[in-house]
Amino acid sequence: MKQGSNTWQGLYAEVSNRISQGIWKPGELIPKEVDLAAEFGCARATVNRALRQLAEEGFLDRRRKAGTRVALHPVRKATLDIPITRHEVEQRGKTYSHKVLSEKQKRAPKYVRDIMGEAGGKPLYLETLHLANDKPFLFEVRWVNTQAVPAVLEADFTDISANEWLVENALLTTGEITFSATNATEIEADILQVDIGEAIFIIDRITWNGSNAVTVVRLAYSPSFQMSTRI
Amino acid sequence: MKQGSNTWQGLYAEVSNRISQGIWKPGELIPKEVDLAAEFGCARATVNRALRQLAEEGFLDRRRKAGTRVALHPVRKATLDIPITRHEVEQRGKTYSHKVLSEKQKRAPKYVRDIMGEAGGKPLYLETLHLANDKPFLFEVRWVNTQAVPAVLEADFTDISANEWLVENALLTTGEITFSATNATEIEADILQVDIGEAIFIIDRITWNGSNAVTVVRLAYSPSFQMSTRI
DNA sequence: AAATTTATTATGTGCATACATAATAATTGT
DNA sequence: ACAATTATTATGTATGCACATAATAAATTT
Repeated sequence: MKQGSNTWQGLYAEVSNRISQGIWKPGELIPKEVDLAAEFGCARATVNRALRQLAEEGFLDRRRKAGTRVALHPVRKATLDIPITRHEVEQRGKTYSHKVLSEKQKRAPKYVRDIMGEAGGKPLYLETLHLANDKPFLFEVRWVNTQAVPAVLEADFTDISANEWLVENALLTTGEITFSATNATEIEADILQVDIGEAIFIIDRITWNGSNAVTVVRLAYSPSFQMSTRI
Repeated sequence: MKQGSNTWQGLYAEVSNRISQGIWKPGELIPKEVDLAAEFGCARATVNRALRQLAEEGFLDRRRKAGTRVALHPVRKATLDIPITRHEVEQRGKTYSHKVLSEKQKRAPKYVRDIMGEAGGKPLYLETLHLANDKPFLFEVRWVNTQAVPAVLEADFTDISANEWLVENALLTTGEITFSATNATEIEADILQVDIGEAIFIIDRITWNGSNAVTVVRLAYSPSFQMSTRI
């Protein structure tokens, strides 16, 4: 990759520098694509590629006719990878295992019905404990829409966790993730083997396939868990 | 946007559908760009644009010569917006204000020196309480490298918080963010007006400009805080 | 058989050109 | 003056072509 010359990466780097060195200041209008193309001796398409990338990452604001300017309030975008739990554990160099604590088809509580709709019928309720080196790592409480994924009723989650099974079989598309902190309830404390009241990192997740809510899940991480990313 | 026909968005949608409907299954090789271009009656560049986007979002795995296949373990990528705190509060429809609780230049503790290096000299230490509708929202503890950002010593943070000032004046570039949960210490409980031990959502953030650590900050959110995103 | 070299191939990128689109500026009509 | 219409303009996207690059497969040598 010869990013020194007139590649889009080269231009990307150059523009980044001009921003980070304050040559182009927040809010300032930068030259238009045609001019930059002339300055760098490349095609406008190449300039476009570089500037589009920077805009996507929140460093530039671009608007037709109005031109391109350095973002005034660069909304930092943190991209978090949400891997399947087994990978998450293995990536930390630990041995993964899991135990199904509960698995039954039953009527969902209201907050789940509100999401899945009554049509969801009797969803599958699953409690899974994920372990890292045989120590509790994550307690997962999950509801699966049996209407949307009938095959889930035949599945066996002793070898492959529901988490992993769904990723591979349910053709997930969109979703909503919420991060929060909560104090461990008595049940959670018991399962995760921590004291009642300890601060627990929570991820709530709803996954949709088209307009069907496929699964609603709540992940309670063992204390000391942290989620990291570079921006 | 006529995405019905041969635009890259149209192709993007079509490929998305084929994946989400299971026509193309996880791990499966999809037709090569030239063939898709022929099928959809568009240029290869257009196909490339669509597939690149899908790959960026984790739905496809692409490798030269090997071709393009549906991601086996679609690493879901959640993109979190990290706005400045004032916007975060205002977006929730509340009135923002802040109070500087402490501001002095002093020797940093080891964990901060390890990040900034001894060269950082005496950094500026700042404690700020951010309020939403006059109620504690976020307690911010910040170290600013005065070597990297000398102007910070002249700044007045009564009107504009350090958070906001730095975004606009320090030309931030890269950073590292860590999310975790912790029990409120006595000090935090006192400042956030919550009970000791309540679960608190924590964001630790280190920001670099080139190879200089500009600022190290710890954000302790008021309980009930949650961070949400769509994927 | 194993290791090295060479061909092949699908994606990655660049270029010149053309037209589309959205936002602004200028013009016109009332 | 004000509203509605009509240019103008910078970015957005599509096309056809060419060549670069990385990964694989095939051929060759040791």
